[in-house]
Amino acid sequence: MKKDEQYKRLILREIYYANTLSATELSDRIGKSLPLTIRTVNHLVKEKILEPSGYAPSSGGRRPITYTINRKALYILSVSMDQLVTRISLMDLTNSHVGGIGRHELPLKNNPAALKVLATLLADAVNQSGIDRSRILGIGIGMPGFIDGMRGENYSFPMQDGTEQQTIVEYLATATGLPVHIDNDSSLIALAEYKFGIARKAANSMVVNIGWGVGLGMILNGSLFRGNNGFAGEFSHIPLFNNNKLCSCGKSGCLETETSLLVLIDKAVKGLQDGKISSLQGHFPTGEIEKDAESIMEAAAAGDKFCIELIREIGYHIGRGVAILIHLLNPRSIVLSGRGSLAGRLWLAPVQQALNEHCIPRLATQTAVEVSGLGYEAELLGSAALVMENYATPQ
Amino acid sequence: MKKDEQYKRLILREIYYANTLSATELSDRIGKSLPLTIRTVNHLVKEKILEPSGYAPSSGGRRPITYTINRKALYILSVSMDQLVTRISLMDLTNSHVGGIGRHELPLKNNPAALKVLATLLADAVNQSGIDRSRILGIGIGMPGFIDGMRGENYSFPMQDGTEQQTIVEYLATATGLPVHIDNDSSLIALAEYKFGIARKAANSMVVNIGWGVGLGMILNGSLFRGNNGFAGEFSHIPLFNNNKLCSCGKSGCLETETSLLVLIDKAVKGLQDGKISSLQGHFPTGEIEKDAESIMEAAAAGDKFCIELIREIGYHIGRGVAILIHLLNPRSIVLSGRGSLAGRLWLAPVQQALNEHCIPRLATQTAVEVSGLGYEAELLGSAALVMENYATPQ
DNA sequence: AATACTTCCTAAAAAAGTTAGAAAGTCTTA
DNA sequence: TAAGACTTTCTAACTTTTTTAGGAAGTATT
Repeated sequence: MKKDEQYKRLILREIYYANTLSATELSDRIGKSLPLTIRTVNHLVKEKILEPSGYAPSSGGRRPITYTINRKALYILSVSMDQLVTRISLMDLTNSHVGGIGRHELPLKNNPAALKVLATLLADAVNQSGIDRSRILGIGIGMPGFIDGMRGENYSFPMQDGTEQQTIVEYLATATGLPVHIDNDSSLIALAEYKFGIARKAANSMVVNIGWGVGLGMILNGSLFRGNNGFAGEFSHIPLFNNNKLCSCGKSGCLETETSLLVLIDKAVKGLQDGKISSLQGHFPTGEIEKDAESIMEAAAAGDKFCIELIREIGYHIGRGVAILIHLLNPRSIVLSGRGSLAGRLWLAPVQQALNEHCIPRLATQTAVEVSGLGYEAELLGSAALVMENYATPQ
Repeated sequence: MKKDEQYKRLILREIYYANTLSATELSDRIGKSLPLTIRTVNHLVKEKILEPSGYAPSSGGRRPITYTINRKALYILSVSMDQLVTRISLMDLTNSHVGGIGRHELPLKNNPAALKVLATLLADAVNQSGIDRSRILGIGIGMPGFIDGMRGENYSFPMQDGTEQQTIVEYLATATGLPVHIDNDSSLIALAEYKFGIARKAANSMVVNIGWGVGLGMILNGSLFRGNNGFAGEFSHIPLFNNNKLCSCGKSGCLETETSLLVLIDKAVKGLQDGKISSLQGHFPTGEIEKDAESIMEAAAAGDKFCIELIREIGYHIGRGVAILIHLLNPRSIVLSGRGSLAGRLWLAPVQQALNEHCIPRLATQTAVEVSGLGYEAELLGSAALVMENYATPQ
């Protein structure tokens, strides 16, 4: 790639993350000299990709001109998948959904047709948007499972029948005519929290994705850590309990057997059967896990004692796992994110309690535990950021 | 610092790690252009710091000139401390001990005079070497405890009475007139294994330091990971056991309560008291823990069943901890290093056994478990590398 | 032994970075 | 309120570094 194109991309990425920046700030962040930066910014303004947005307040000298991204110029197709539902949204570079979020039922388990379906969904989304392909930077997809982002494969859910020559990424790229990038859902949530959420600027942060399982995305030394094969963050299967509960991975006692929204629903069902009193009674369970999980978390937030107690139990178990993270990685912050963050700060007390009991005090005091404000939006933001990261990274 | 000085240091560092390199290789590694690299190398040759060492075998073209470091030009003072013993060695830049390794008893626990003693030991070592201070790049010190290398403090063993204004590093620097750098012993062992040992080129590697405790140094994305406050790697205090054994940290069930050379000695003593048969009988325990630990490991290596069984037990427990590391960080390799590596490959089977039982197979197969060949030498090498890292890092 | 093909090294041209100073502002003090 | 001191942004001249093209010194193949 030509160098000036490379610099343009770096500048675009920085403004994408920061919303509005001056030339001096840009020069600092991309590590290039001011004259070169200004020249490139001027090119981008001439191409209508950037636009001046007035003057920043002076810090004691001449006021700098600031720049923002022209939101009609470029777009990213952002995709978030779980085992049942796939969400698709075309986003501009100010993180707005251009035409709403599409929601599609697409089971991944033992579904060799999944990839074909996904490809049509993506192509449709692009076509229906009416936006020219040349103005879409790429497609970013977050999905559960063991993902090798470099190769572009999902080892847990192949989504094909196994006879094909093409990887998931290759298939989708040829089907859509756009660059495609995939990564693990929890990793992308961590990326979103680091770039746009509560972990902004926390160069060492652990993002716990409380959902149908318990995922972990790690920000280490200011970048997403993926491990040697892209498999880092298998938080949910560390052996922590002597509960003899068989886990989906074949072992027993995994963290996941005691902590996930599925466990939350299970516990609620059993508790009600045992005669516990709760505002859930009458309309629970519905059988739709999305609704059921939300009901419990909303009831807890509204003060339902039974539901609060359930969250306490699970939160405490998560905290035991988090204690291990803190010992090993000494992070600046722990962020609770994903679907489960709907229950908000109800998680904090039980998690903190576990840390008090299981962490060396000197370590525990160095780490803040926080709840995401991005919530269910996080993964779509992370998918978009994934595209931008790849767009701006020299090949 | 002037730029050409900076480039010289980068080049010196690369040759220090690789022993001998050609101009092209150097250019690649320091990320500078070939003309600039060659010019700087020529300067270094003129200053007698580098010297040409013949031609490298051609890979299909003109044979490149290779360069090595003149071993009489520059030196590093390398220090390795544990709670009882401090070792000091002046090393040249080919990792040879210039005048042997000095061994000094220096207890760190509740010893506010320790720093003063250390300062004289260091000054003596420099003076007795007869080498001019200007030719010593600096002093690197590995020590146990919570170390903040940036600030230059040891929070576990202050080594002063607490009324001083100067940090450990500041005190030693003024006392010796040389740049001083400190870091955690396990971190430095990891650095040594990564730069000179079996983990060479393994950009994601976990180095377990089996000694009087169980330390962990982590190489992540090709560099030593220290966490947000320099406290990362507190492997020994993750809660893994329901054994009700009180740990020095105040909690119970820590990994350290079941795995360390101290535990090994304890178990041997108890086993012999219970009438177990072993070649240790008669000359064990001596009360000197260094000797006792060595006796057990040597007996095991010589085939003593009782000692092998002890190592199996402890190795299995270490393996349970390592399983957690693998789940979280998906490393390329696990290296068993430190004092305990004297028992060599006897560790491998029990550790691997624990991994088979506690790891998801897909993850376990991605990680190799290996024993260090550096052994007790590792920490001194790491201390030297610490100096070189700081020497070549732009301020 | 001659030709094709690599790779290392060097010299000239192009690109990027540095530096000094002008422009445009803020803040303090008389 | 006005003048002067001080900051910071931005620009133009100069310096450093990188890139490119080509010559030198090898290896492998025919």
